Amino acid sequence: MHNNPKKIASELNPNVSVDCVIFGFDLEKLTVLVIDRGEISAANGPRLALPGNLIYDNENLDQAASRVLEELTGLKDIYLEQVGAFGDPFRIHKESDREWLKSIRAQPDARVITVAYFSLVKIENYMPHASSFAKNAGWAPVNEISELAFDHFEILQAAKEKLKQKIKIQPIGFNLLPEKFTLSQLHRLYESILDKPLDKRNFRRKIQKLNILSNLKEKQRGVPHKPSSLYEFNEEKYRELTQIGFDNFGF
Amino acid sequence: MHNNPKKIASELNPNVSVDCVIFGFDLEKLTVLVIDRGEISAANGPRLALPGNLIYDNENLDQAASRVLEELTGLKDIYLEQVGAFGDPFRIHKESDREWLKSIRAQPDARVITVAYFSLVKIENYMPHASSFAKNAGWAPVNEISELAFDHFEILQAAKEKLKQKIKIQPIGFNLLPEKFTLSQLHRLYESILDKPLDKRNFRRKIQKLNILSNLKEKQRGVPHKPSSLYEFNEEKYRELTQIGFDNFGF
DNA sequence: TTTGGATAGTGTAAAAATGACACAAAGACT
DNA sequence: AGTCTTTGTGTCATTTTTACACTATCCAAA
Repeated sequence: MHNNPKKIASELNPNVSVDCVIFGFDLEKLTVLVIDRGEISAANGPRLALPGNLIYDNENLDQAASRVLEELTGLKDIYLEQVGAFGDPFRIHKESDREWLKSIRAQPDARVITVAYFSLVKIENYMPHASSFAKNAGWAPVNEISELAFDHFEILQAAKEKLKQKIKIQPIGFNLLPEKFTLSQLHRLYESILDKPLDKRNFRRKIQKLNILSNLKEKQRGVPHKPSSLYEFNEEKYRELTQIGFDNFGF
Repeated sequence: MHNNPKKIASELNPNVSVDCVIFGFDLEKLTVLVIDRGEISAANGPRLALPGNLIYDNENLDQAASRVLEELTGLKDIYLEQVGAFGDPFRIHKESDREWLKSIRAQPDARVITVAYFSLVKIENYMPHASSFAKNAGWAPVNEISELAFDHFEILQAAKEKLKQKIKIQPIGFNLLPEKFTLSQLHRLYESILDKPLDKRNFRRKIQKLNILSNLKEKQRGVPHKPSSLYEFNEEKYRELTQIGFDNFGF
């Protein structure tokens, strides 16, 4: 099967998998897409796991991650960044895990190296119930997850940390918000990611100084309070900034 | 060989390798340990490569990196950090590369995922000429390297970037200096890593404020100019800092 | 022993960034 | 008309950053 030195292009590599930490933001808190593996392992390990799969020998790692993401959500051209590689020897050994792994076609006893990615999606663009593929996938608040199958909890922690660091350096948070958003929503997003309160006025001042937001001449509608102005991320201005070598958003 | 699902503990995994970017500092500039692959590929690709090897199925990734480092330099307990995973499909295909890979026992046509690490060593602790193992390894100034075999140049760039980010957050530079060092040496080290000049007085002020250096009551000897005080990294004070949650050295 | 060469070591003032803090304005709903 | 909820705004004190130049110390060579 996979032993032949001349591998067929479309063959799965039994030793390397990709797992995706897909972050969303429900305008209140940070969420992550998790998959319910069902009853199989109820007694034997957490049901919830991160989406992932073995890689094909004809794709690179980034492509594999994009594929996993697209297969699950149908979304393309999504912000995606590698977190790192994980893998203890023979970390898969429970009967339940074996069953699960068989279902994704890995050798049950193989040693698997996992390359983890995190991605940022606009939660509105993927509502699991609507998806035909994975009825068993769903958004879970990041802070309410206390365990995951395999080493996925560890991976989640690493992804959170990476996101935390990254957002201090690049304004990637916009990938988690609707096209039009309010400053308060952005504020809550940063607080969720950094996991600490940020002073409202200081936050707004700092963001505005970056000058990468366009204030749409439009207001929220239908909210039972003073409506907020809507903003848009201005990619053009952002590119100007990064070309100067700007790399610190300092939160 | 490697096809058997029940792998023998000590078997090499033909699909996953570890490469190490081993940084040193010659008190003038940042250096990297590179290996000269010899004449084999002189016409066909860069001779120089990063040290690396396939991993064994009974070790985890960090252990594999430590092993590679120790096999090459004899050094243990070295600062080591993962950079990430690399690997395009079938990236190895030149005859020369095949020869080289055979010499490290990989299947010539196999797809190899590389997990890259960077490590920081005190250059004094490894002088290649003295080593019995790799006569063909040597320190090369990072900035003078313009190509490397395989995707190693890309890996080197990523490692440099990671180091740059990391040193802004943790004072890991001490791993590259002798036990006793001068502030000027530390200054040059930071300039080398960040690849930009830093004002002398501002640098010294900033470092001193961190309060993680012990000023030894001892001076340089034998220098043809005013001798500098020697300092030592104070781990105890450093631990106090990190426990408070300090994570920004802000250069 | 004097002198020149080289690097060590030090302070200040202006500008910018940060952190702490409170109240009026706008719309929805009753 | 009144209440509820969230928006949106400014100032001041403190800290941090940046830019900048001269004297002190040791070695070596004259």
